[in-house]
Amino acid sequence: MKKRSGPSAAIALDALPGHYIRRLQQIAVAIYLQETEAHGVTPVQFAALQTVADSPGIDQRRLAGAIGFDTSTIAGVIDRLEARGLMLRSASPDDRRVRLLALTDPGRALLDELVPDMLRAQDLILAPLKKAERAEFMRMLRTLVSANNEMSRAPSRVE
Amino acid sequence: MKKRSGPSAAIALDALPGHYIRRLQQIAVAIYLQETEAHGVTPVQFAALQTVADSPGIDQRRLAGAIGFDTSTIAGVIDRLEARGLMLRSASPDDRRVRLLALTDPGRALLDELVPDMLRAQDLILAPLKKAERAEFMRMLRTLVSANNEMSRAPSRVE
DNA sequence: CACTGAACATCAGCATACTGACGGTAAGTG
DNA sequence: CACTTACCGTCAGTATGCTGATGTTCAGTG
Repeated sequence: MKKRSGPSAAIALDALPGHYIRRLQQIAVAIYLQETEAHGVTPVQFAALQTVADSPGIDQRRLAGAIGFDTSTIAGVIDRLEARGLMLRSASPDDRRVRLLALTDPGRALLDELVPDMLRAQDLILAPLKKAERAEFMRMLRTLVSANNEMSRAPSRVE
Repeated sequence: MKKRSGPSAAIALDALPGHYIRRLQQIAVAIYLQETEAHGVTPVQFAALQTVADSPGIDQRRLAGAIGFDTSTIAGVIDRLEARGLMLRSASPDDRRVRLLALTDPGRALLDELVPDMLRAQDLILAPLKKAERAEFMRMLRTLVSANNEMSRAPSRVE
C-alpha cells in the first residue's frame, strides 16, 4: 500500500477523511454565502438567529450547547448581531450571571427572508448525490457527529 | 412537522447538511489535535508540510491549489512553519515573483513522527461507521467535493 | 452568615478562512 | 522597446474557533 517503506513516504491527502471534511466545509460555507449573499448573515449567525427564534429567552450557555458553539466564541457572534439590531441581550431577573437572548422584530423579519435562500443552499450542497444517497449521507453524518460528539470542546447539548 | 405555518417557523438544524458538516469538521479537528498533541502541528500545517515533502520546490500558488487553501491564508501558515524552522522559503531563480518551498531536516523529521499519529486520528474519525460504510462515506465525500470544487474561493488544482 | 466551589460570560492570544486591494514582476502586444 | 495585462505574494479588515485565565455571581456547607 505504501509507496516507500522508509520515512517521508508520500501520503495522499485524498485518502484522508479529515482533508475532505475540511474541503466540504469550505464548500458548504461558500454555497451558503453565495445563496444568501443579499442578507449578510454568516452560517454561524444564522444558526444563532434560528435557535433564538425557536427558543426565545434562551441563555448564551444553552444557545452554545444547542449548536455546538464554544462559549468563548459566541460572545462575539452575539455582539455583532446585537450591533446590527437583530438580537437583544438582557439580564436574567433570576440569575444575574445569565444573559437572556431574544430576537428583535427586524431580526425575525431578516430570518424569514433568509430561510428560503438558506434551504436552497442546503439542497445545492447535496445536489451532486443521487436522491437515495443524500439520505444515506445524512444518516452517516449524524452517526459520526453523535458518536464523536464529546470529542469537541463544544459538544451539542439538547438540554 | 412545522410548529407553525406562518413566518419564523422552527427549522430543525438537524435537517441541515451544513450544520452537520460544520460539526463534523469541528470534531475531526479535535480528534486530530488530541492524537497529535505532542507535536503542536495544526491540520492545515500538516497538509502544507506533507505536500511540500511530496513536491519539494513547489511554489506557494501550487501548494495552495494542491490543498484547497486560499493564497491569502497560506502566507501566515508558512510564516509560522518557517519561524519554527520546519520549512524554507527561497526566491525562484526563474521568476522573481515566485517563492519556492522546501522542508528542512527538522521539518522532515517532525513529519515522520507525526504521520502515524495523524493516521490514527483519521481512523478514529470514521470509527463509528461500519467498515463497508466508511468506503461509501469517503466515496460520497469525494463526489461532493469534486462536483462542487469550483464553488469555493480556493478550488483544488491538481496542476 | 462567612466560606468554598461551581457556573456564566468574557477576554487575551493564537490560527484558520474569506474579501478586496496593492506592489512587484513577467509576458504578450503592437 | 513601450504598454497593457495577467500573475504571485502580501496585507488590512472581518469572522469564526480553540486554550486558558479572569471577574462576577450563585449555591452548598458549616
